Amino acid sequence: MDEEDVLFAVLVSDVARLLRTELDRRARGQGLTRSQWLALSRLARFPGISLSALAEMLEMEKPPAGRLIDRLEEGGWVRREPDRVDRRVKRLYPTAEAEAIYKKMRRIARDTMQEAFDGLSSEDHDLVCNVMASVKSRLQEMTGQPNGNGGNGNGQTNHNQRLEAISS
Amino acid sequence: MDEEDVLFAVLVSDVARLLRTELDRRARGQGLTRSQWLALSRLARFPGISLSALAEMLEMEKPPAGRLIDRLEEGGWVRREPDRVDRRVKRLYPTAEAEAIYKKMRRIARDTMQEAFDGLSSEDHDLVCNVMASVKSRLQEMTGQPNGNGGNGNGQTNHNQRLEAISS
DNA sequence: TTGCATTTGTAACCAGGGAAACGATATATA
DNA sequence: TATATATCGTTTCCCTGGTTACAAATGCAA
Repeated sequence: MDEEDVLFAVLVSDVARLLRTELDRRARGQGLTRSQWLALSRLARFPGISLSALAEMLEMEKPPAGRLIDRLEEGGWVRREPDRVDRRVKRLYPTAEAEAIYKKMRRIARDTMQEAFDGLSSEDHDLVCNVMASVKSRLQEMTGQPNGNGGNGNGQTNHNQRLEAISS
Repeated sequence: MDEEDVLFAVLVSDVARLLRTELDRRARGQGLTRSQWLALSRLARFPGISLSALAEMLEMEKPPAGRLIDRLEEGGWVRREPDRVDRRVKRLYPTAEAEAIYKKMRRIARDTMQEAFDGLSSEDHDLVCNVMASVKSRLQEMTGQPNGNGGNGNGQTNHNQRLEAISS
């Protein structure tokens, strides 16, 4: 029954979409969306990061990352500062309000995930995460994207890198 | 380490995004995107379906579904026909070219998924699918969306319904 | 030093999703 | 019958992502 392979793709898309919708719904009162606090969490951990580096860390292209920063700047969460030595780069810094808000957002995300995982054993949880991570790295090879060992030179996988950024 | 809950959300989003990117990349020559052939597969299975019913089947809101149909109509894959008795509804029919193309798209999707799953045991595959399905239905409860038993009255779960539609 | 390649950030297009609002139509109810 | 409610499809506006193209700036090499 080879249609089951397609089923997985549908399930992943559905869960991702529902997750995004639910997180955005719960976070609406805070004035930040899910993508925005993800970006803010990196900025809090790496203040002064460049747009290109942030885009690579968020695993997205530079144009979407730039628009993300546009909206964060309009909201007063981020400011761009020109680099002194390299006049191409603009360094990104979170504002004072950013710190409190993104911590609140992370709490919202954690609560949401725990509700979504209600009744799931931690063994199953870990196994699913491992499978997802291996599927992800295989997809990254297929897509031709750097899958973790390209950007920093050490042996860390990319999702570990991102987890560290989230843990801040 | 409760950040692992957030990690799962990040992994799901990443896999969904990579999947979408890779499928769209492989299907680019066909002139159809992944979302479009998903819609076409439903149309082929349920010709004459209304936009509202299609949106519910695709688990999306009516405006995005309408835009999807707009693009399919522009491409000549779908035509809208006014209903005779209810002048509000417009029934959707796939054109002749639609049938061949969406079958080709499904083959592309199947191959892509098999590559992404390379080396994964079928037990792990099934377990992951079951976990994803349960997380999905829990998220649907949280979001307040109908999770399968709302639209048609029988006891079928929604993702089974969709799998059947895919298998066409 | 001059010239070319690379990097940085941005702009302009596209597709995929959601929320709110609205007119037209249909249906149920008083 | 007349009014209220519900449904269908659409429009408008938003955020998120990708691709392509580009100017500005840097760095390297001839």
